[in-house]
Amino acid sequence: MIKVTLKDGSVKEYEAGTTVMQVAESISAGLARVALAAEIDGEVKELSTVLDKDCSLNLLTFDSEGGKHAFRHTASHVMAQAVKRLYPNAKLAIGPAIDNGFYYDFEIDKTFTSEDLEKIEKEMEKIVKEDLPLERYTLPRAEAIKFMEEKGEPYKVELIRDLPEDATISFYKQGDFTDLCAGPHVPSTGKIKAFKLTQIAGAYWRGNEKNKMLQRIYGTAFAKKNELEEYLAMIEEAKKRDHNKIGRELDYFTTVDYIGQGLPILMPKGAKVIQILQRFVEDEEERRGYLLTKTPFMAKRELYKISGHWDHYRDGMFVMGDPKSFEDPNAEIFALRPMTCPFQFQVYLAHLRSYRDLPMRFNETSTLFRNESSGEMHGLIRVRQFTISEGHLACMPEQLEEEFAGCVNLALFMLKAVGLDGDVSYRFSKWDPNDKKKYIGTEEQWNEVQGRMREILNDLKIPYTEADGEAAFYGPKLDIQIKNVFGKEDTLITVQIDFLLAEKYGMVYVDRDGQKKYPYVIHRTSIGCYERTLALLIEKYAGALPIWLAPVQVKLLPIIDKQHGYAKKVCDKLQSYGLRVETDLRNEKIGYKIREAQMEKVPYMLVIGDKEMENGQVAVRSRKEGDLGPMPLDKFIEKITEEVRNRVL
RNA sequence: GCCAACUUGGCUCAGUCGGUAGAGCAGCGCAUUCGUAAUGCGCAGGUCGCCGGUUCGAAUCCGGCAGUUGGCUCCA
Repeated sequence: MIKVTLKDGSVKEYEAGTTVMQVAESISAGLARVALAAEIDGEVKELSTVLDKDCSLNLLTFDSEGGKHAFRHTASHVMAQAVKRLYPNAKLAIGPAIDNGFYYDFEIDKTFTSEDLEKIEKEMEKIVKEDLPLERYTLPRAEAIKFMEEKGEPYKVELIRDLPEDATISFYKQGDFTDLCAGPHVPSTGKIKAFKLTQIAGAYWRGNEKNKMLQRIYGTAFAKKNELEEYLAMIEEAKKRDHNKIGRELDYFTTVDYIGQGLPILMPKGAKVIQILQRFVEDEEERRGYLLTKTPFMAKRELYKISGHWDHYRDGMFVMGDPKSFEDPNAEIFALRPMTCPFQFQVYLAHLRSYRDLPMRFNETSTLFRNESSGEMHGLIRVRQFTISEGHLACMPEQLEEEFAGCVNLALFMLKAVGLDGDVSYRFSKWDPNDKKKYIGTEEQWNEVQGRMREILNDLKIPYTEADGEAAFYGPKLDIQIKNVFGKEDTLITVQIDFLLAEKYGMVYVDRDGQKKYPYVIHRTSIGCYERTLALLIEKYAGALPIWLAPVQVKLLPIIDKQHGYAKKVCDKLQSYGLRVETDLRNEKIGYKIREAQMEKVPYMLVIGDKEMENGQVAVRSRKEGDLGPMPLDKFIEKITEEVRNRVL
């Protein structure tokens, strides 16, 4: 007999050799029906797993991450089986479960179309109906390779060859289809009742652009039909908030073909929001001891050579002049700046610094130029010219923690002010010890500074995840990540510790002992790039920006032209309080004016008719709450200025 | 850069088998002076993204380029 400890802590005894499924059945038929996989001593396994020793057991349904994962992973096998039935010469690559679904990569000489997806879905439905059991078995390495060679699956052969010598090589068979796979899977294809293939995309084999591009089919799957429908509806809703669509509709920005890709035009409304944010950021930074700088937008290549940027990132820079002269060491070559660091370092270098000067904090509203590849541009999120709330701090080792914490706190303050604090995640971006060429500095240096950064992050109690290979070439980063409406993640804010560039640029301070020493440099942004931040704010609020950021805060709507004089007085008074006001003097009905103001997402509409004119009132309509009725103008001013002051979201 | 889809008046979109472009909204004019999400009538507006090819004839078919979108790769 073996002892099985269940999730609720209860311990049950079973014969050795009992399967997980039998345990589930012994608990309840209902549980056995919805169980998809099981966590055995912390490892996710399938329900057919035989229990032969004491263990802890947690049965997983679709509501758990492990359950979802097994379910969607099985859905990807069902899709691959359908593709193989319809297109036998398709070669299988990989097909994992991902965040909201699954994909499978194929090599095939035809191009998949949306009609093909429908056909594949139909075939998948058949496979689900056939309710094929998934059977796991293992093969020794040589046999596994032979098996996949005979099947004509070169990608699978490559995957097996790359497995460690002692790896267990497992296969899953469902009817006429067998795939190399570590599992786990749900018991049979009949479980996958609600699924949808969502898109076709190209993807490089093993994520390397030097490899062949395969065709990837994305899909999603749910335990219930209505959950799938809800999910698809949610995706559609999210797309309606796409900043690229409403940002243009609401006149925040536009693009012009002959200006070029990744070079958006900020319209008056977009420019206004960015101006408000910039002033807010610069004022707050000044309060926190930052010194504002303004440095040139371009420099001779020598400046970038010192840092290593010229060698690391020349392809991504806009270098001016004849490319043939770039290799001529005597030519004078200028390049637009892709980052601010070496420019702002010159401010530090202008004087010999003492330990008494440190920490020094420099900020700059800095416009940068990066020659992003053509496929990378996206609305305002990824562009070729952007303006970042940039800053660099120089400090002594014993000041590092406090200064880093200060930067993080400033970033969190900004996020809270714009209401994005609940939408971000934190990533501790480290170097890739297996790809040292990409970085400068030694392994010892990296280990030391990453160790310090981890301590600081832990002290700050930031819930971060760690990522190898995401560091800057000169140091580790805390990246504050955010997802756009398509679920794609981007870095909004970053705080980086740099222990290498000070030395390259000869930045020193004279310490108490009279010795010249290199300071730590923190590269940081407080609210990120204004264009990107604006984009995410538009998506977060579906265009209805918080009142303190709204480009137009109040719209005055006189009912007939008799009230235009009073409207002008109201407008002047509101503007004298620093409020952003527009007046709609057109000869249109009030319902029409309200509809337009509402669609423009103006926070407050003030309807002005005879009654208001006579009583010194305004009839207030909120974009959120609708008609609030008339109130004295002074009372409205009190209300709105307080909301602006408190940055009500 | 790679894979794919898309590009028709300011915007959203129609446009069958290739026969020479149509609607709604916006704009302009006139009438209407109106109380919380669209007043009526009229007018104007397009070498169908650009370049080339096939054809008697191209928005429609083919090729190239540009831009937009999703994905991959990249992101100092």
